This record gives sequence, structure tokens and C-alpha cells, in this order.
Amino acid sequence: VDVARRAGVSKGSVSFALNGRPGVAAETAERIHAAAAELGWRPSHRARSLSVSRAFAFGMVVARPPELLGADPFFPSFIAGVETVLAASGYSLVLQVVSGVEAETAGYRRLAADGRVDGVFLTDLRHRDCRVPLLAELAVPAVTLNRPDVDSPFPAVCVDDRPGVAEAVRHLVSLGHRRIGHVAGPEKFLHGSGRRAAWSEALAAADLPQGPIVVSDFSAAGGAAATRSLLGEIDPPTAIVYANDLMALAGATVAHDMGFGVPSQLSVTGFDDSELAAHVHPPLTTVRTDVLGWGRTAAEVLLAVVAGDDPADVWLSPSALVVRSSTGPVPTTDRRPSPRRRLKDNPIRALRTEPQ
Amino acid sequence: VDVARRAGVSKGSVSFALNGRPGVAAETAERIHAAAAELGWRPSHRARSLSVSRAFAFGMVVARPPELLGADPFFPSFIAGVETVLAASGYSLVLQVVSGVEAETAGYRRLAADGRVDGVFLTDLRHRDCRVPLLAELAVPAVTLNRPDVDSPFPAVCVDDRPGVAEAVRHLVSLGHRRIGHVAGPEKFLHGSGRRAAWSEALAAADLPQGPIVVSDFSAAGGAAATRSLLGEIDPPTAIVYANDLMALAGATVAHDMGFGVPSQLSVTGFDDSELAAHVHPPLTTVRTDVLGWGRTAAEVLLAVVAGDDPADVWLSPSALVVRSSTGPVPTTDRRPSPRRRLKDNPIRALRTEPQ
DNA sequence: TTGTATGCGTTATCAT
DNA sequence: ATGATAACGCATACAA
Repeated sequence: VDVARRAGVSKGSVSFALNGRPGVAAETAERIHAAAAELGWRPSHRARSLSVSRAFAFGMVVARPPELLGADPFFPSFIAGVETVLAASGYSLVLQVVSGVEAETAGYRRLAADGRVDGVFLTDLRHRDCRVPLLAELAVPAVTLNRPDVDSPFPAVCVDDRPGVAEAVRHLVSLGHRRIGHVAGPEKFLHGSGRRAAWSEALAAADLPQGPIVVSDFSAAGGAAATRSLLGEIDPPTAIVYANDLMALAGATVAHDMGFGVPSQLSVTGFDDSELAAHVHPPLTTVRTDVLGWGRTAAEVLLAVVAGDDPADVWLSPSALVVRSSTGPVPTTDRRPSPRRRLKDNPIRALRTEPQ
Repeated sequence: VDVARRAGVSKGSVSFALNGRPGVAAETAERIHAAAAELGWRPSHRARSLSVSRAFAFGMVVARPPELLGADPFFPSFIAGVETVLAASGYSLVLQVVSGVEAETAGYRRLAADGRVDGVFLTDLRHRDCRVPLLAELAVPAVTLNRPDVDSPFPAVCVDDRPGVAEAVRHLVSLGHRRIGHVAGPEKFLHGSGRRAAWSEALAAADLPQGPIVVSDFSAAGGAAATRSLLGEIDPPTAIVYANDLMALAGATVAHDMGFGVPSQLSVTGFDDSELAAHVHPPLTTVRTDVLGWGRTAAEVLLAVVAGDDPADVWLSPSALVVRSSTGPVPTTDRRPSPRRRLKDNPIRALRTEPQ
């Protein structure tokens, strides 16, 4: 109103001029802009929000336990990628971290009921993920990270985990390994079972028998326990492909404690290429994905959705192996663990152990 | 309006009744509630926001590089703590991750200009932190994590890092160490220089000379480089206190690669008690703080601020040492590193090296 | 090309 | 105790 009065025009003209829409004379528009500038006019986000029924924000609800979130490089990078495009678009990100699926559902409902967001990012996709129908019912636009295995009306931004895992297996095979185990993430997660499938298929493709597998939980403790179990078997694998770095790091530690040298007696690969991977002993061979780009693209797609168009799925550059020193040639001779450690960690089987 | 019509009253009465305010007859109020329920009325967050000029959201802008964020257990836990109290209050958290101080300032300005938040959390406090006067000028309420070293109108929620670090030093002293080094975080951060001061003062309190120090950057690479430098000195320390776990973990790796057994020849302590700390070899002695509680309290305080009162600073339970196996008795005899590693990693000094 | 009028869903200020 | 009416700040259909 003030700007209109100062420019000697009506409210409507001001709105049109300030939004750069046709239907206002160039000279008038200029006068309006000048008036707005002099008055220090700033658009009111809230009023606009009420008027156009949009929140100018996207949401994300994360249902991981905090201690796992803190050890996982995914979310910070993803969010950073998202922000780079949101900041330029006047959009914000509202984040919710919850524990448990019921709280997660409640979180989405609240976001939707309050109209706090115009769309959400669906991460950590699960099998038959209930969030897809939920959001469809709530009429909240979404973008899924990878394509769900339920009917989904939402576009997906996909990064294929499998090539990296397959590459890891091939790498191990080329080093002579024939007994390659896997420590998987929870099977309910698409990426958990996807990486497992990639490992399994890569073994088959190499004409190798399926190796031993333990399904774990992406945590350090879980990775340690899984490794203990795998290496305690009668004929332990000579290499283990882990579904993430955290489990791999903890697993390598357990192996070492059990007397399995890494990589001399056991090769190990991770997934994520976390900050620490290159700085442990031995540096971890792992799989890298472009998480930052993932976030960037996901944000762009969601922006396109709220802009009204119906973007197609997009596939980003697939994961790729980063070879470091936690993988090596398969041990040719006696790879029984050294006696001291073995005695301590596995007293029963230590009876058959002798110095190497 | 619909509810009012249905209940046969006016808009104003509905507003009063639904907000449980005095000035409406009990019977009328009941009729209104019934009508609202039948109509499935839900309050509009946006309209309320416009009307009362509040966002019902708090903000947080994080200016760490993504790869460091991903390796740091702080933010996820802090945010999780924040959420537990926000969710119950109808508040949301809008998160911004940026790179660089200028983007950070811009982030706060945008949050304020758009009126997107009613207050912000100030984390990673720096010396003479420019965000304090900025937010004061912007008239954005805030709560600071620990008390800034500039005049601040904002309440602070404090967790003292120092007791934990001091405890670590005392622990090392009790193990016989007399030459205790430190790998610090950037000095511009309050927690960086605070931990350094704690280390320094603890040494003085133990009547020990100041140990060698390298100022680093909280990253794994930084911790590795700092350690290399420290252990390359003529008379390397027998123990190193690191300002965070990431540097400690990378540092322990470097030490091992340089032929320093941990803890046989070098003791190491971290800070954070990250997920991996207990699952590396050797398990890391480190300092733990209640980050979840920190987030919870900070949210409560910010809520109190926007509610109109002027809460006092609150001090939470201080940090405490978690003793694991990366610390041990000071080496009594020849602690020169073993020759093989040493040859590889430090060829110059290897000339003086002999087998142990 | 410009102006007028109204809607968005609340809360707040008056009257009565 | 209740009801009408005015903000809040923008967008927009429609008239001129």
C-alpha cells in the first residue's frame, strides 16, 4: 500500500510490477521499483505464503538413531547439496530427526497438516515403503532417493550402488579371492538389500559360489559382531565386502584382534568413502558415490515438481570403487590366525592353532 | 467462519473458545468445539503465522565443510535433542548448511529477513564471534552454545569441555607420562582454544612443563599431519591429547605407521566418544559429553526466550573421560620406533634407528 | 494499461 | 459473554 501510494498507483499495479509481470507500462514499473527501493520494501514471506498457499520450504524427516547419523557421511553431504540449490531459490529446508517409524509417520503428518513444506525428500527407502502411499494420500509432493518397489507417483533420483559393489567383488576376484563374504545392512532398506544383491550377483558372474553372509545394522558394533561370526566359521572367507565404512572399519579391527592380518590374511572393502577411510590402518578400499550431487539433483527435481511439471527419473553417475590398502592378494598358504590373538579371542578353535 | 456459522456464533468467539481463553460461556465453548470437530477444523499454521508475526520455527546455520560434518557426531545428536522438545511444542527446525563465513552471514540475514524463524541456535562459537552482534542487530533471538567472549544479550547453554580434557591429562600423568602433546582444533573456535587451554592448565597443575602442540583443523588429514609433525620431533611426546576423535583416530594410525605402538610407545586420547571410538584398535580413550541433553536444553531455553522471559545461563553436566585402551603406562626404556616402519615413513631419522 | 475488490485464516480491538 | 470489524501483507480476478 505504501509503495502504491508513493508511486501514485494502485496496489495491484505494484504487485504486478514487483513480480515482473506483463501488463504494466515500463515507465510506471520503474517508478514503482524506485518507490519500493526508497521505502526499503521487502516482500513478506508469511503473507505470500498465506496468499499462495505455499510454504517455500522442503522437508526431510530422518529416522536414524543419532549415533548412527553421526558416523554416517551421507546426510551432511546430501543436505549440503540440497542447500546449494535451495538457497538460490528462496526455499528452506526443515529437518526432523526422529526415532522409530511411528514418530516418522507422525512427523510427515505434522509437516503436511501444518503446510510447513511444499515437498519432501524420501531417503533411506525401505521395501514396500509405507511413506510412499502416505505422502500420496497426504498429497505432499516428494522425490525419492532411488526408485521404490511400490507404485510411486513421485519422481526418483537414482544413484546405483551396485556397480561399485560389483567392482569391489571383481577387484577381490582379480586378487585371487574365491571365498568372499558380505556384511549387509538391514534387509528392509533398499540400499541394504541392493548392495547385498550386487555382491551376490557379482559372485555369480565370476562363476564363484555364494560366500557367507551376515545381515547387520550399519553400526560399528553390528559390523564387529558380524565379523566375529564370519571369521569364527570353519572355513572363514578370505575377503569381506561390507555394506558401509563404519562396519568395515569396526570389522577390520575385529579381524586384527582375532589375529587376521588385513590385508595379508583378510581383505576388506567398505562403502561410503568416509573421511576416516583414507586415514586408518590400513587405508580402506571402499566405494564412493557423489552424495553432494545427489542432494543437488534431488532439490532441483523437487523444485521442478512444485513448479508444476512432471520430471522424469534421473540417474546420476554410479558408484565407483576406490582402491586403497585394505585389499590384497589372497593368502596362498596357511592363513590361520597368529596364536596369541587367536587364543584370546577364540579359545576353542585355538586348540588347532600353531605358530605360522 | 464455517465453525462460527455452524455453532451459531461469531468468528471472534470461535477464536477465543478454540484457544481456551476466558470470556466465553462454557456451554458456548462446548458447542464451538463440537462444531470444529465435526467440520474437521485444523488450525492454519500460515494464517496464524501471518497474524501473530511468528514463524513457529527455529533456525540453525552450520558452516562446516560437509566432509567434516559427516564425521562429527555432534550435529546429529544435537539436532536430535533439539527435536525432542520442538516436536512437542509445534515448532520446527530449519537447517542451513553453508560454506564460508560470508555465506553464513547471508544465511542468517535471509532467515531474519524472511521471518522464517523466531530464534536461532549459535553453534561452533568463534572468538569475537561476529554473529552475536549481527543477530542482535537483526533482532533475532538466539541461544549460544557456551558463552561468547563478546558482549552477548543472549542466554547461553554451556557444557564445559575442560574437565574432560583435564581428566585425560591427569589420567596420562598417573600413567607416568611427563611429556604430553596436544593436537588442537582451530584457535578461532572457542572449543578449539578451550580444550587447548584445559590441556595446558592441567599440565601446569601437575607441575609439568608445557608439551608440544600443533594447531590443526579437526579433520582426519589434519590430525594425521599434526601427528607426523609431533612424532618427528627430536624428543617426541609419549602421549598426545587430541581435540577430537577424528584427529585422534587418524593420529593413532600415523603413529602406528611410523612405528610407534599405541599405547605401548604412544598414548592417545580423543574427544567426542564417537561411534567408532570403541571399535577401533586399540579402543580409543576419549572424552564424552551429553550432546543430546545439550540440544534438548538449548531448545527449551530458546522456547523460553520467545515466550517472553529472560532465562539465565544454564550449565550442563561437564565432559568426562572414558578410559579405553589407547592409553597405557609411559614406556620406560627405549621407545624408539621399530625399524621397518620407521625406515619407510621417516627415512632421515631412520639413520639413527636400531632394532628394538 | 491501470484500478478495485476480495480472498487467504488467524488474532485483536472494539463495541454491545 | 458475545458479535462485528479491522488488521496482517500479499496475490489475483475482474472491471474500467
